[in-house]
Amino acid sequence: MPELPDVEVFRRRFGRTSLHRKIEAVRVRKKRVLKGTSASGLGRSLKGDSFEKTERRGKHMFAGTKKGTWLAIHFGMTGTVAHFKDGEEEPEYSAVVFCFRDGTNTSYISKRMLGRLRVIGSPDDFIRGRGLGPDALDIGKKEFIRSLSGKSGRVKTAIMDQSLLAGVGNIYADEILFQAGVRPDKSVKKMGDRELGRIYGKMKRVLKKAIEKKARPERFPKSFIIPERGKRGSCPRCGARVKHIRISSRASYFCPECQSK
DNA sequence: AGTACCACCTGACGGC
DNA sequence: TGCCGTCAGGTGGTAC
Repeated sequence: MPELPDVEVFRRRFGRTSLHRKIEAVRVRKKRVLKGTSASGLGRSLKGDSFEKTERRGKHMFAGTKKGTWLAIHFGMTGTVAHFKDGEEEPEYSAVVFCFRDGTNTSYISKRMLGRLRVIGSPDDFIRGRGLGPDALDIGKKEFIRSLSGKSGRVKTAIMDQSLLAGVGNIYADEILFQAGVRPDKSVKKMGDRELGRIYGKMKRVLKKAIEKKARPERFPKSFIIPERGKRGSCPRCGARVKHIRISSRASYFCPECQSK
């Protein structure tokens, strides 16, 4: 699930449910998701403290505490955030549970355990250290064009490159290119500023709309192709059978009629 | 240097 | 029904 819109939804959920509450305990259910810290270390870092703010860069979420500790949370392919009260059942696949003094709890859920949670110095240091590009919702048009133009390789791979811009993943890349009318396997070298600029505009629109719809495909506009991925979907614009190819061993769906440019 | 691909995990689903 | 193979929206490391 978690690309930029999903992570933004998680961040807002975390913000609504998990700030300004004293952390009473941290229960680590899956040690594997911890990176650079241990269960007891994480507990020592957070117990008695409280989360006060959240940030996001691309698909990474950050939570900062009153004492100045920061957590970096990455969701892998199957992560999410859930909130529950004492006495309610802990969500399935909870990897780390933050238990608050007010009787509520927040779970970092990771089914496939491809996500990671770590203690970091600051979001800026972390972002720099990993070479993350600007957030896809913050990047300016000129910067977008500059960083993409001249790249060798295919356009879908390029807009998913987190060092160029952070936040676009496999399915939203497909949606953006569908809205722009560009084949995902088109070579970036064959594209001019004008075409890149169109992709930029569609990217913003798609990501904002997805956030507005809480990243839930069943609520997406009829004009979106995302709900058609998977078996035998048809193009929402022209009705043609959606085509399935692999790009860098990732599933890609597009309309062979509308995306022929 | 820049791209492309596999490994990492577990669960869900389609086909036989 | 049940088993098995395949695939899944993530990234890091490695091999060209």
